[in-house]
Order: sequence, then C-alpha cells, then structure tokens
Amino acid sequence: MSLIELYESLLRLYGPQGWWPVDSKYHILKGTDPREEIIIGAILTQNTSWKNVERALNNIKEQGELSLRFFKLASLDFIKELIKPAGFYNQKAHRLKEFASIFQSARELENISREELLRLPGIGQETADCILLYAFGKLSFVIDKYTSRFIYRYRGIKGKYSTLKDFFERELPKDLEVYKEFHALIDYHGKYFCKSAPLCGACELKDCLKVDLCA
DNA sequence: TACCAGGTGGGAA
DNA sequence: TTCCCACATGGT
Repeated sequence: MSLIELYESLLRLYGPQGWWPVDSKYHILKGTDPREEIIIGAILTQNTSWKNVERALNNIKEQGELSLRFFKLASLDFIKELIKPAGFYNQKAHRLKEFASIFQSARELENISREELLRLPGIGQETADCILLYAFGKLSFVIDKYTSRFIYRYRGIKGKYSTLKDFFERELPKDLEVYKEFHALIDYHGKYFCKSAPLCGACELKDCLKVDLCA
C-alpha cells in the first residue's frame, strides 16, 4: 500500500483531525494572533502529553495572555508557575521567554526559514516543522515519535529525522492539507491503536503492516 | 510501580 | 556521529 493510500485509509477511518487546535474565539476576543498559540503550544508539547499542555494553555489564558508579547513581559517565575502542568517547566519557561524576546509577534516570523528557526534555543527539528506547517502553512512534514513508529511498522523504514522527513515529502503530493492531516491522523492512530504496545486486535489497519506486530 | 507522552541540548565516547 | 542523560508533570 502506498503512503497516500495509507493516508486515505486513515482519513476514512478517523475523519479530518483539523490540526493544529487553536481557540479561535479567544483570539478574536483578545485581538491576539492564533499563530502565536501554535508556537507556544509547539514548545510546551515537547515530550509532553497534549492534555498536560492544555492545562498549561488554560492557565495562560486565565492568568496571562496567549501571545508572544506576554512571554516577553512576564517574569520567568510567573511563566514557570503557569506552565507547570506541562512539565519541564524550567527549560520551557526559558525557551518561551528567549523566543519571545527575539520575536514579539508571529508577523515577524512569516518569512523565517527552517534553518533560522533551528538556530533558536529550544527549537529542534520537530518543533520547527510544527511551526512552519501549522502556524505558517509551509510544506514541511513533521516527524515525531508516532510518525517514526508508524513508518517503521507500515513501511519497514527506520532512519534519522531528515531521512524520514525526505521520504514523506518525496512520496506525498505537495498539498498543505495532506501534510497537516496525515501527521495528525498518524498521531491519532498511534495514540489509540498503534501504541508502543500495539492494540492490533482493535486496529482496522493491521493487515497493512509491513512489520508483523500482531503475532 | 513502571512506563509513556505531539523533544531538545549538552557532554562523553 | 552517535549514544546517553537530564529535564518534570500527569495518566494508565
């Protein structure tokens, strides 16, 4: 089964995921930029479950503001307090403050390159690709733990980040919605079925596996 | 109790 | 280059 056929199967099974989730009403009400929520969320979600990130985002909405400007102005201790539920709060508070001290608005980042993003502290390949794809609509496929696991299990491919990214970008049509949805669908599939300890019994795609997990 | 979760950076080998 | 470890909270 080709990669695009796997994508179509996931889409039929789970439907569109609509990533990246942002609170549009909040941003309309506050006059803030939803792209900044994506940047903040991308840093907060590093090695962290999305539920814990949501707790942190809610704290920020209730006691601060979901904007880069807020992270530039707020004290480090206050930021730590707000983002505590997302874990690694010392590191992440520094990363957010550093980022916001360099870029105070998403508008300043509209033409930023992947290489420039990667030079920023706390921005690795996955976070850079999330920001490029979901905040700025650039064709940059995101590889995360779920994606690596998926492509190994369904296509037998293992490799470093750039190898996997190149593979997806070579095989897929240059279509923003496909890039966004496929990554989101893989994460959904990996979170609920194709886990570290896979639930093959409940999985509709078990017959498409390249690596036999269900024996 | 142990493992996992929408990673990154620094240091050792 | 590659591997290992620290970073931390919360769910299963």
